[in-house]
Amino acid sequence: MATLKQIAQEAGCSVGVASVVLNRAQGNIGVSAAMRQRVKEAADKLGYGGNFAASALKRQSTRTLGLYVAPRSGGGLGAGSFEDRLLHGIEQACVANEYDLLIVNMSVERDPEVCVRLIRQRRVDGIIVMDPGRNLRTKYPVAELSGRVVFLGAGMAASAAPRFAFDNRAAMQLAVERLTVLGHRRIAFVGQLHDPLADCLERETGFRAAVEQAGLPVNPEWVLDHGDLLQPGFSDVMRAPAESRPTALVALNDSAAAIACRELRKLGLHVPERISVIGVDDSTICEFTSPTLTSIRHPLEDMGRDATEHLIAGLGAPADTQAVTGRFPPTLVERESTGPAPDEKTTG
Amino acid sequence: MATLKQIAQEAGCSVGVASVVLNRAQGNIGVSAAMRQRVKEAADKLGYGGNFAASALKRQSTRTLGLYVAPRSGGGLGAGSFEDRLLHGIEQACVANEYDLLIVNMSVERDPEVCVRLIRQRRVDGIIVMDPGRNLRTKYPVAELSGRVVFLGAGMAASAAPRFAFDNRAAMQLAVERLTVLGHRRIAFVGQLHDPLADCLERETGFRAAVEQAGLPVNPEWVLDHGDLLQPGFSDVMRAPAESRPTALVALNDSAAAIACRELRKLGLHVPERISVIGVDDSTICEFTSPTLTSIRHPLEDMGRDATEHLIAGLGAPADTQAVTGRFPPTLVERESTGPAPDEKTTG
DNA sequence: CCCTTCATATAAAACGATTTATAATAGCCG
DNA sequence: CGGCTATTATAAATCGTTTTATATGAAGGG
Repeated sequence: MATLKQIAQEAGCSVGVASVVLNRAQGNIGVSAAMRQRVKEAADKLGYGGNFAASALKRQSTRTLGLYVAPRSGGGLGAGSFEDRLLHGIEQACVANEYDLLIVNMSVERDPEVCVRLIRQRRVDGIIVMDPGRNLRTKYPVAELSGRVVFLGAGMAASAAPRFAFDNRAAMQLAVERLTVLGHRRIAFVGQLHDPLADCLERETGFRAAVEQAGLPVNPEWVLDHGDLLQPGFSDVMRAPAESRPTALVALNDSAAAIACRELRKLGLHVPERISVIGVDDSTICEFTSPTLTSIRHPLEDMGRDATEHLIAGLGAPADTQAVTGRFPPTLVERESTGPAPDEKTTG
Repeated sequence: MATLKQIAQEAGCSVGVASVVLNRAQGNIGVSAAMRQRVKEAADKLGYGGNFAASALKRQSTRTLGLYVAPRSGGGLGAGSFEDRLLHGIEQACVANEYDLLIVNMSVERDPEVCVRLIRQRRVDGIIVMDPGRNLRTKYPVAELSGRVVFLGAGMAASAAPRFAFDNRAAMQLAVERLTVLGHRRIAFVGQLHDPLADCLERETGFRAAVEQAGLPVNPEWVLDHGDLLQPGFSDVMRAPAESRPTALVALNDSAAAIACRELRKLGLHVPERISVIGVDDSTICEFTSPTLTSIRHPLEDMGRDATEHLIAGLGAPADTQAVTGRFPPTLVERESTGPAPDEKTTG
């Protein structure tokens, strides 16, 4: 492995100038053009790449970001390529800013304490935490990570740290609005009623608000738990006479929506002729269900990118980056699972 | 940030002993118990974590592995959570061996040359390359990475570097055997006929071999391209009279299988009553199609773990790690899309 | 012609941990 | 009690880069 010393020897100069020529892009003041040329040639010839550890030691920064994805709780929510798009945004920002990305945790469960250790060791300059959980304030030693952490897709305010979250309210509004435009008046919801994550709760609240805003009633019996999809609770609701049965269903995520579709089919209720279904996340499975699934898409790439750039920008010195919540408008991706409300007179 | 110097001062000793006490797990010879105690207390008190860069500089190793996932070509193959399980195995091995994992490339397209740069800089000790492509030998500067790289899920031999690949032949044999047990005699295949990746080609070859081994003919018209699923080519085959139509279909992956199911439904051919369908990968979508999808599962966790441990083990010195291909037996995960072959006399 | 000014290049001091060579103390035996 | 080995602690060299203080010229002005 070539070192600066070797380059310097080859180019006939001191290591100092070699360093300046090779690692200070702008304003190579103090070095003659001829010398610069010679150094560059020597570096080329010897295949010099720089020593990461030495550089990091001296400049007190590894230009590396850690990525801590909290262990998914039972895969109930957002399975599949959910995080792919967030990661894409994160990576883009990293590449653009010449930062590296270290996997602290993705699929193996490790104590959040690792984050502190990595910061203490100066292993990473900052950490991106993706955790849909609720007790973020207590789960992560936010104080010790101050100014070096950002929460992404976090459901609940982890004060004293910036957080980039989904706009669940807007998502639900989008879904309900579209359904009302299609003529639906009786809309059901599949959520997570028992011990819900923050996002789940927000989606339920958002759903209720959106339905009421549309001037429609919220039938309490039509707000179901996703665990009930395979239970009599769900089929009872759906086997009611046409005029007292929901004509549309909004699910908190695509898995629930897909399972709902499958169960509805078993009950003989064709989607979307008899009932429309909308999911959330616009995940991979939307394209593979039959019918394909209409879904709400959050701008995950943007969120990932913005969160990362926010983190990097705040690394300099101002450790006061406090709870700046970005808002990112979701969009509706319409596929085959939604259609006009059935005509009340025709269908029984 | 606490340094060894501060610890030493606090404990009343030199940095040397502090280093030995804190960073040499086994055989702390040469340090008295009392001193060890004092150093540990000091470290605890000051929250010492060690300085990664300094340590890496001195010991000439970052204990970090790079992960280069080649840009997926159009998402045709193994979209979704395909890599999740591989990653899980990789992470396990990393944690177990106290290595960190650096994302070199996952969703942003970067030149494979980065790998060399990272090795040159001693940024990482080794690299795991996941690339289903074909020209691995030329695409990656294997020589420069010698002894520091492992190919995972690679389709074609990248000689001079170890490679851990799918056992596609066994996968196809498993699928075909199960179908023959179920009484199927006319089996179709959906592959990638035009410019196939190595795995795709191997699966096709494996399919043909398995069918012939079962003593059945391979109807050339029943070996289809996945692009044809939405074309007349597919529906023509499937609209043939029952006695001259396939009763089973093996697809090179789950996406193709799921799309096939959807199209078959549109043609009025119920799965699995009229035709059985088997995919490969056992990906997330299998659970969300209707009917749920029978699939071949490769032991991705094992492959990821083994590949990573192989890489780590080879890092020491013996740079001669040459083309050791691991073999990992796939398994059949049976769901609703497969069933007994239809009775020829009853069904028209 | 000397003294300042500017442009270049050098030497040396960090950065913080690890390891090796060295010193100091203690224990042991003859 | 002197010389020997163990045992324990210290000091210093090293890893390779970055940066700062310093030296060396050449150019220019009075």
